[in-house]
Order: sequence, then structure tokens, then C-alpha cells
Amino acid sequence: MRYPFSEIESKWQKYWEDNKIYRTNLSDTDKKLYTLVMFIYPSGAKLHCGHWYNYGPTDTWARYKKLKGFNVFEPMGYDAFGLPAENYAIKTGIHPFDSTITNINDIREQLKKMGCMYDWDSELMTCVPKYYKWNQWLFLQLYKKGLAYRKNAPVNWCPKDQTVLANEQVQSDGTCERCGTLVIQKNLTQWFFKITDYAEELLKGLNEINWPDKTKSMQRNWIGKSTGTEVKFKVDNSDETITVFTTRPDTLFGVTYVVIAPEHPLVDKLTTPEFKEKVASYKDSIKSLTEIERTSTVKEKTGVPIGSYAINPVNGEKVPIWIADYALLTYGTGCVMAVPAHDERDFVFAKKFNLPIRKVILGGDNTKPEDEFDAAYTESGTMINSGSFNGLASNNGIDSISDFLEQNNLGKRKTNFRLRDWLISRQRYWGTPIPIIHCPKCGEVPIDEKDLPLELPYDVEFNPSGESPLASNKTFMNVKCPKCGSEAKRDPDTMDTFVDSSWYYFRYLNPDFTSNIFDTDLAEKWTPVDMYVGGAEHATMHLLYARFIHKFLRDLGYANSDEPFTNLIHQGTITNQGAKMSKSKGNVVNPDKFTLEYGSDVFRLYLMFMGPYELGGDWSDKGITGSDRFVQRTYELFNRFPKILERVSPIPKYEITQLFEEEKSCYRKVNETIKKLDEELNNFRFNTAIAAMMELLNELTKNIEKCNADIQAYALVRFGVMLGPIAPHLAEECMEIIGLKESIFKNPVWFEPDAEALIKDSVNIAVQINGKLRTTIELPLNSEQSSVKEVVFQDEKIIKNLDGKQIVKEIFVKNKIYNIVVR
RNA sequence: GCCGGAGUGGCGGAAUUGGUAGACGCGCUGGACUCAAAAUCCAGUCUGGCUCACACCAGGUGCCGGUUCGAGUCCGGCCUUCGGUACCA
Repeated sequence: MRYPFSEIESKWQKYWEDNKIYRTNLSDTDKKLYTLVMFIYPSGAKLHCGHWYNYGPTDTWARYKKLKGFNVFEPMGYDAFGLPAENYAIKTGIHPFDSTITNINDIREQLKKMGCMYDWDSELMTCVPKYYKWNQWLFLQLYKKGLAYRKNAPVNWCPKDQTVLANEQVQSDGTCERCGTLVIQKNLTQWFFKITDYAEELLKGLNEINWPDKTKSMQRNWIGKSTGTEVKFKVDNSDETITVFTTRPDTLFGVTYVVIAPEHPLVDKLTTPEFKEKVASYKDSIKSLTEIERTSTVKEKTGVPIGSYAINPVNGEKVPIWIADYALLTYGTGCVMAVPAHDERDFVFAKKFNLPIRKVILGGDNTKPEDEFDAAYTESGTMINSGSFNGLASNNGIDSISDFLEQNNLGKRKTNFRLRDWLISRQRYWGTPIPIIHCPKCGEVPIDEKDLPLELPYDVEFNPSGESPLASNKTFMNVKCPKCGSEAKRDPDTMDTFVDSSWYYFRYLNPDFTSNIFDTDLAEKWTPVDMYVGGAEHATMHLLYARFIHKFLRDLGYANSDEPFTNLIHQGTITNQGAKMSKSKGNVVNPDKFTLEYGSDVFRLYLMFMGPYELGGDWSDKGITGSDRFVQRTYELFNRFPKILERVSPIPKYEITQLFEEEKSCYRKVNETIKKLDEELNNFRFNTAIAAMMELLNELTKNIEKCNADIQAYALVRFGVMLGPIAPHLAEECMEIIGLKESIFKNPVWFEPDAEALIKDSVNIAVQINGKLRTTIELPLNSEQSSVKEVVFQDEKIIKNLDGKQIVKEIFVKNKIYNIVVR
């Protein structure tokens, strides 16, 4: 009979739900295991293959741990605020709240049909006041500590989505992470979270977590710590001082000009009258360029001198001051000392504008002071042309010159980070309102915590106008100042949705908690998250923000750990014809097609069997029949032994030497599979785990009929339990068929392999001549060299191959090879 | 440019510390069952040579070189490809 997946899957899903099999007892923290997947964005596109690939295998891991006796907590929820719902509303007129709730209801049904062991009592969504109230609370705590602040700054603006974006949300080609539109720069007053205060700790903490190296290194690069020295250059005929940041103070004597970012406030002050016009027109010319064009490494560098001169603090030399597009206002001091001889960018610039190049380091191929360069020498070496520092190794020169500068108050050591503060305001409707009132008299006034939540009004004109939709809602905007009572305005912006996701894992523990952001008693016991699984695309966004907020909450006394996610795994990306699946490309594969035809166990199995989990791969449904056949054959196998457990009770261990051949073969394979599966599942190697199960099925199909009933029961029970994580519905059904009375997930059990069954009595030894395989011989396990040798030299093929040759050496590796080296 | 991952049959992919390359699955070929088909089951399937067949021989893990008795695995130099990043002083 064909496996009736549809009835059976709904039967067990109902059973699991009715019996609350997956309700986690959070008060039992012995062997607690918090397994989490990145929560789902409830778009109209519903569950796609990528979600399945994330959730299915992770649930297999969670179920495996559950059977191993862990108290597993595996929740699911909805990252429900965000742009797509609002864009959908603009297009269709359907309110974001309504479409989001509809989508959530649909997606919940889809999720339940996947058959994951989610604790549905812990479900949460971010778009409801009982959740986002705590975003506002969190904002206020950050505000109190000076970590939430407003400033006017050049920001990334997406013309299509009509909102600002964080640096992290702008892709490397300068386009919007969400919609792919080219991002432009705008000066706006925006809210920031001061993540930079935690830069050093965010960097150090990476050493303490078990995350993919790639992700850690991406975060390291993103944080971009750089240690160097700030050097003060006096300006000739002026009281102003230019402070530059350099990582190479050892090249200070090689400075031949100084560059300031064109937008730097000093530029106007230092431009001499005769250069005013040139400078103004240069600034105009780069204004029209986007940040990306301006900072493109391909583009030729441009710049103009501004007429004044800076004085090198170590040698008193006057060098011209330039403005150039390659100096960035947002990094360091916005001013650069240029050393063309030892910096690539300065070199190219100096060549182009005929500025002097002075060598101060010798080393490598660069051995003669008078030789001309065709490229900058950026390595270390011996210092020359550097006054009293001549002859010093430049590596030491870094310290010596820094010391000199600090002692003479000409500069100081400084650490810079590439990381910028997190821009969190968005000029959009569908998000958390910012709990600040702007009073003409008192300025920024935070809302009193007891007045939270500040609810997002339902009736809002959300067509994009470049202004926050909330601004047009008078009843929302107009408010009395809580401090002085005068007419004031609310902040019209909403928060970046990454604020929602930066602490949601705490909230799952009790999503209905009302007296605080989350239940801190539970949080202390259950966080950090033990295993977090989600896409690598969040490496420098969500995964960085969550670490920051976690540390902040810890500092408030709300968490007792330093990091939110102890272990992290990224599932690979499933592509279609080489391209990322996306609605706009029209290459999205709908999982329903397969779950309706084969059932969710088969689909889950197939996704896991495709290849290594972290690699992903290109979608193809070619092999899904293989997973289907595995399920069919398994079902048939169990149906051959109905209620066998009511007739016999296998003992935990059999003496393998007492079994006859087929029994021995089944018994051994069962125990080998337990061992293999244990290792593979534990390490997210689902493809090889399933291969092992297929091997076991092949073995049992072939030999189980010939075994005694107690061995049959022994094998089937183990096979069924191992099936539990990888095909849960099928496993429950199979176990019921053979007479188990209760769900294996209600009374979790996992079998240990019988060590004696894993020891083979004979092994194949490869016999090689000069490393080339000539034959294999079967011998008892652990045969010594002398006895192996005896057999080897009686072998016809070996005798033939050795004919006329001189034996130089023989190499023997026990149970593996016997290699004869000849001449 | 820089950082990281990946290159193995027709395809997805397996291979402990270097020790029998191609597990498992798909597909394909042949056979059984069937009036026939589907499904299922059995056998074969890295390439080339030779053979009725078994056997046997040679070659083979992106390319070139090296270390070693022995390299898919280690080392050096490339090529292709997929991610990330973009003048960060």
C-alpha cells in the first residue's frame, strides 16, 4: 500500500497539537536547549523553499536533541513590521495591519503543515503594541544613557522606498538592500543608536562565540578597528590646527602635502581668497556624484589646492593643503597626511598633480634612496630622511615617533573604528513609533515609561511623499509637552525593524509578559540561545545589532550573558538556475507543489539530502523520487511487522557472536547506523545521515525477514527512533504500526550503539606495490605484520607483479594497507 | 584589488589523523511482473583498452609543479566560479 502521507501527516500534527507535545516546560532548566531559527517575515509570498530549507533541517536537529533527552525550546514568530507590507498597501490600498495579519494566519497554517516541533504557546509577532511597546521602552533606556541621539548628518536615502537606510542596508554596489534602487545622499536629522560605544567589545566578543569564521571576519572587517596616531599640523598664517589620523607615523617625515575632505568645516576657513573660486567649483563638481561614485576605487582621484599651508610638526616643513574626494569626512578626523612614497593613494594623487614624493623608508626591492618609484612602497623597512630617527626599523619608528609626538603635545595615539552609529529612524508608517515629543520650549522630551505603548494609529495616509506618513496624522502628531504643557509635536518617524529583531529571542520565553520587556528570571536560565540558524546575509546587520542590544541589556542588568547566540549556523542559499530566488525574477519555487504531491516528510528529507547544509545549491527536483521511495519502502517494511512489540520484547543488548549470519548483519548495521547518525546529525550533516539511514533500510529489507522476531523488533524500534528527527510523521506512524503506544516525542528515547557490534571480525587490507593497489586480502581484525606478510607473498598477483624486482621496503599499517616498495 | 568558500562520474554528492576514490541517491541500460503502461523488484553503470564472459591492463578528483612508500586530502604557483567588501588614511 502506498504511504497515505496526507492523512498520516495531519493525524500526527493534530495529535502533537492536542497533546501539547512540544510545549516546553521552561521551569525545568536541567539540560535546557534553546534552538532558534531567524523568525519569518510575513510577506504575501508565504513560505518558500528558502524558509523550508532553514526550518526543516533545523527542526530535525532540534528533534534529534529532544530524543537525546534535552529539554528543547524551539519557538517561531513573525518579524511583522517593515517596508514590503507598506509598499503593498500603497499598491493595493489594503492596510498593512490587515495584510500582515492575513499573511500571518496563512503562514501559521503552512508552518504547522511542515510538522516542526514549535512551541506555539510562545509564538510572537512584532507589530502589536504588547511587543513594540518594549522597543519604545528600549529606546528610552538607550536615550537615558545617551546611546540614542539625534543628529543632522549625510545619510543614505532610497528614492523608491522614500526612507533613509543604515549603512548596513546599502549594498556594495550602492543600491538599497530591499529594493535594489540606487541610494542617494541627503542631509537629514535622524535618530542613531550609539553602537560605536560597544565597538571594542563587539570585536572582542567574537572570540568567545562559536560562529562561522566567515561571519566573524565579516563583522571584524565591518567594525574595522585600526590603531594609529593623531598628529597636529599647525596652519601657516592661521590659528587653526589640522589634526590628521595615521596608522603610519613612521612615515611622518615623508609628508609632502595634506588632504582635507571637501565638506570639512575647516575648508572655508583655510581657503585663501585667490583659491575661493576654484574650491567652490570643485565642491560643486563632486556634489553631483553619489557616495559610491565618489569613493569608487576605479575612478581617478580628483582634488584642488586651497592656497594655505600646513606645518609638519616633526621637521617644520611647509606643505600645501589640498581638498580631494579621496578624503572622507566620516572617517578619522576627515584629514589625511599624504605620504606619496609609502601610500598607494597618495602616490597616484601625487603623480597626477606633480606633487613631490619623498622616500623615508628603505626595504625590499626599494634599496636606494635616489631610485625612482613606479609604485608606493608600503611595507616596513629602515627609516631614512627622518632626522634623528634615521636608521631605525620603521616598525619601531611607529612607537618612537608616537612617543615623541605625545611628549611634545604634537599628537596622541588613537584607535579608530570603521563602524558608524546605527541609524534607526525611518520615514515610513509600518514600524514602531519613536517615543519622543518635540517641544518648542523644552526640545526633545521622552515620553514617560508609564505612558507606553505609544500606539501606531490605524488611519494614516501612507502614500510616500518624502515625509513620514505619520506627520500628516494630526491627532497623532499634536500633543501637549509632558514637561511644560505647551503645544508640541510627536516624532513622525518609526524605528528600523532591526530594532524589533535585536531582542526577540528574550521575548519568546514569555511573549505575554506585561511587567517588563521580558521575564528576566526565565532569560537568565534560558539565554543565550544555544543554536541559532539563519541566513548569512545578516552578518553585519541583524547579527551585529542583536549582539549590541544584548550587551546593552546586560549592562542594564537584564541579561547574565555577554553574547546572544552561542552557536550559529548559516544554511546555504537555494538558487534557481544560478540566481537567487526572488519574486521579481519570477524564479521562486513553491514548496506546496511538492508537499502536496509527496508530503512534507519527503520534502524535508529531500532538502536535507541535497548536499551539505551550509552550501545550499541550485534547485532541482530531479532526485525527489529517491526520498519518496525511501519513505515508501520504510512504510512497507514496518507494515510487514504489525504489532510486533506486543508479541516480543527485545532486550537492550544481544551477544553478537551468538547470532546467525543475517541477524548479525542486521544487528551490526543497526548499531553502526546509530553511531553514524549520532555524529552526523549533531553536526548538521543531514545528507550523510540520510545516506546512512538508506543503507540501513537496504540492509533490513534484504535480511530482516530471516531474523528471529526479537532481533526484528530490536532493529525496527531503533530504526523508527532514528527516523524520528528526519521524517517525524512517518516515524510516529511506523512506531504505532509495530505496536508502540505513545509518541516517541512524548517519551523521548535514543539508543546507544552496542560497542561490541561495531567491532568487525575481519578487515580488507589493501596490498600495494609502489603505492599502487594490486589486490585486497581479507584477514582477521588486528592481524600483525608477520601474518599479513605471509598471506601477501603467497598471493598470485603479488608474486607476478614482484617478478624480477628488488624489494626495497615494506610498509604496514594495521587493518589498512600493506605496501611493498620495489626498484 | 583585497578577504572567504567551492571545483570529484551523465547529475546531486560520499570519502576519520595522507592509506582500497566514486558511499547514498537520481538518471540511464538490460531483465522480471503486466494484455499493456505506471508502480515495484533484480542486475549493470568513472573513462579507455582487451575479452563471449569472468578476469586483466592503463588512465582518472580544475591546471602546473613539489613533499611522501603512498596525495581528492599536505606545500608552492595558477585558472574558473560563488559570496562578502570597496580609497577607512
